[in-house]
Amino acid sequence: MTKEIMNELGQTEKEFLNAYNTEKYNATKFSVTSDCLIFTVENADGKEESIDLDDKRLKIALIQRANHPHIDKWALPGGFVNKGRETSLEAAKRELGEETEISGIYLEQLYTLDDIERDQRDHIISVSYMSLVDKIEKELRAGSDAKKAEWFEVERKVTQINKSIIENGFIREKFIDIVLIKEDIKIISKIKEVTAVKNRARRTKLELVNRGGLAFDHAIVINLALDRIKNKVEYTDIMFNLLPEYFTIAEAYKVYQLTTNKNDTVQNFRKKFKNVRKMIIETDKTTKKYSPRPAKLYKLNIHWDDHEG
Amino acid sequence: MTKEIMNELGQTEKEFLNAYNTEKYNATKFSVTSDCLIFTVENADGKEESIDLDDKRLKIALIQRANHPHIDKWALPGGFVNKGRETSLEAAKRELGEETEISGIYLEQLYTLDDIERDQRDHIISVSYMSLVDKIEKELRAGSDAKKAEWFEVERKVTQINKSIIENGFIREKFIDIVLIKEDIKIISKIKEVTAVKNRARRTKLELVNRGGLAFDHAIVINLALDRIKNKVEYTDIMFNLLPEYFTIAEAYKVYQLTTNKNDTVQNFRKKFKNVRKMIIETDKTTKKYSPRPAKLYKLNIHWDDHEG
DNA sequence: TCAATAGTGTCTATTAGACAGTATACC
DNA sequence: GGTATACTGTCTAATAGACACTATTGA
Repeated sequence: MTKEIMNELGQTEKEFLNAYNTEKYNATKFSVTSDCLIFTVENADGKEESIDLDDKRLKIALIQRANHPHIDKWALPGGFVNKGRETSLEAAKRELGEETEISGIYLEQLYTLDDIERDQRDHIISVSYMSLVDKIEKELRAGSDAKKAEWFEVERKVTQINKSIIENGFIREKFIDIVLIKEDIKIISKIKEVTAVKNRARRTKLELVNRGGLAFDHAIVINLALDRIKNKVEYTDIMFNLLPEYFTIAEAYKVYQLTTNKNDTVQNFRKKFKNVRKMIIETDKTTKKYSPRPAKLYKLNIHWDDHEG
Repeated sequence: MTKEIMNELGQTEKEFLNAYNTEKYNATKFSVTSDCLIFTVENADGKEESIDLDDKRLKIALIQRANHPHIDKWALPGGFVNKGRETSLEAAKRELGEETEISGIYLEQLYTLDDIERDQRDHIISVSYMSLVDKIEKELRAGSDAKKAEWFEVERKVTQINKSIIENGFIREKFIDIVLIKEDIKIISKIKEVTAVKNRARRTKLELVNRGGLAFDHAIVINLALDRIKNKVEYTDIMFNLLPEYFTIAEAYKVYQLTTNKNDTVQNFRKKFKNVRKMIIETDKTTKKYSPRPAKLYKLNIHWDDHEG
């Protein structure tokens, strides 16, 4: 074991740890928050009634901040991580439990934001998690630090692309609007994606241009989440976290469209996900919700990627 | 603006920020480190001479720790992030500059590790960055906290897969060895990937089983990096960061093999990357290094994904 | 019968993968 | 000539994408 090895001060590991004073480095220590990007798909009006799939929207949960900074602005639900007592993932789960009624939903780490000026109080780090839930388990509650909690339609619009050629490369600026809508509230947060390519080096940076009604740098991480969802929908089964256990092909295709913004046909979608990838399987249930002819209800085939080992 | 909105204590934003005492929360604050996973491809013996592509290896830079904890063990180069003065990305660049001779290399955020027990000193968070460099710019230097810095061959071996069926799902355990070799030093770090699938919920967790000669939980993040490289090599141009500016098809194919572990043919590789994706373009240079017949040297076509906007 | 959506089949173009065959150098 | 690696072309199977066609119900 390493126990008997001495460091340059002649300390054993035990002596070193006893002498290690966690308070000593306080001026250099960070507060860490865990922020949740909770996505769902539901009707634009949030009600169950509509039988028109065109009413479906991709939505994200936001809370209205009850305190400074960015008081009254909308923000991702989240909170400080309790040092020594939980991980940021556990904090995210705790926050999810506080904001919503959930259990066993999809959750993955997304990105860590740590710009020096991102929070006016201090240099505070945010570890963000992305979560996908279906409508059964999505009652939102405002936590103690929030005035309200609401589902916002989320959409991304590229408003401008500038490309300038430089020696052995180019610089491309992509201006993106993150648009968030809940009834009469419309938030537009503007960000810029700068890709600089020179020789073999390619570097991409996301900058906040105008945060609009959205707190902190949350638009940046929403943009990252939309990218990641788009990618993962193509080669994993995450989209089925946005659907109920039993769903029609048309419903699944709508979620596919909302997350990828692709415009294929429902027939080809059926072939790809059912026949080729065998990602969904028929059940003996049907629904007449959308048409006179009953539509089969399908469910996720959890063994679809068994060949992966 | 929000300046005039009062919080529940009747404070304006300015009053709130003046009263915000960063010291007050010290017991709850984290030290944050930035750790670098620097990958390259070079000959097994680290020398330039060999003309046999089978001598090429994927390697990662490790330093030997000079202090507790994990003194004498090998670890990812990294260090504490200076609060208020730099981001973790800037800290990573600083560390890269300290450990190696680099400039303008590929660098992306990988993952944030924050298990409570991951560091014996305190609950310390690690934000890790993945970097790919080619051999021109890879002289390693040991930093102040390191006894040595070396390139280790890195390889991943799946040693066992257990799958047990549960109601409406299954649990799969995958035991993975992260093998690191530098001449007579051979480090084997054992981790376990547990995938639990029940109904629609799929959850994957990585656990350290036996860290071997590798410090902290660095095996976890090396495993994540190998996965991400493998994925990104398929649909981005990151692999060309592991190659010199001018390269032969055979060299590029070798890097493709080392990063993906796929066994296609060099002919099909040529067709895919040159003819179909147009990711590489011919130059007028040639080399006779590997064969009597001169091989054309190619370079990355930086405009290959122009249709993406 | 029609209307409306569900579902199947077919055609084409592209790509992946296997592999035969040709080319260009040095000996 | 032989040898070694570079490069081209061809065949097949799988997939993506467009879209015509059939099926099943209620009105």
